[in-house]
Amino acid sequence: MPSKHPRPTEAELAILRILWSNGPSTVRQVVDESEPGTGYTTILKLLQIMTEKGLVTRDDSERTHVFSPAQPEEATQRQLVDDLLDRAFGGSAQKLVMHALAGRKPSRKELGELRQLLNTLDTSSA
Amino acid sequence: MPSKHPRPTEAELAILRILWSNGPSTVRQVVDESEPGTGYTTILKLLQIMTEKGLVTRDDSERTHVFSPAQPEEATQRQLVDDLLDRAFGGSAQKLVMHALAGRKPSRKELGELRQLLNTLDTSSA
DNA sequence: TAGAAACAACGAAAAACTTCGTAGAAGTAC
DNA sequence: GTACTTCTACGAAGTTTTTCGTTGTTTCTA
Repeated sequence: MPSKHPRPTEAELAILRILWSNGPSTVRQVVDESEPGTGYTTILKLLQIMTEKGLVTRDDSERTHVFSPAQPEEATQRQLVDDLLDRAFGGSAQKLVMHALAGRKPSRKELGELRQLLNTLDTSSA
Repeated sequence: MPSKHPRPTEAELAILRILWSNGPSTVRQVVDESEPGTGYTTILKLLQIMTEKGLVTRDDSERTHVFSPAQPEEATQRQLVDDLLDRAFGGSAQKLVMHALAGRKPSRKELGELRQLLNTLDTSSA
């Protein structure tokens, strides 16, 4: 049982997204939220692997097991952003941010929150 | 010869980074910039595959071929950010940006540029 | 020119990731 | 209880990605 949290693969991330948004779920519930046509045993196998990797935890006190994310959504998102930052941006957060904002514009309200964040960072680095 | 530009894999991205920063390069030059211990034929094979995929172009007018990125750095970075946005953030650019900024603080100067960008976005969405 | 060095092509092994079939256990309905 | 459904476990096939050995060719050098 590895104690670290490895980066989730693509299929694993799709499952984590379901668990984050729906909360602890059974295999059946995950299947119902997944891409139509995805086999039951496919999801089950993935969840078994994710349990081994430490990406999810399993409650098997009942016959039908219930799976939960091992990490909160934010921690994994942070990990993925940091990873992309290293792999594609040479660590430049600014460049990444510029691309993200240019691609999908946030709302007025979100822009305000971002401005707030910039202010915080600015004074803290003073 | 597929005309699209598929998402580069991890190993492919590592090579693209070298090409972006060093300019058109031979296999040997890429090997020299790569993780020590990486075999010559490994890089060669990857570059051949990347040529087929359309990720790089090859100048084979000389005996020693020279490879160049098919897309500018920014286009690929944009693509990767958009992809992560969909796969991990449900399309919320704001959340991604918050994580990126919290993880690695940009410099004073970069903060200024970001503020500028926010202003542009704000007025353009008015 | 002969031998050594550098190179591209190719195939295939190795590794990582994804999908699914089968089997058996546990619960449900009659 | 027997038949039917639901579930987990497991192994293996399928796919994609990564690595590398071998081969044949061109270039260099003594």
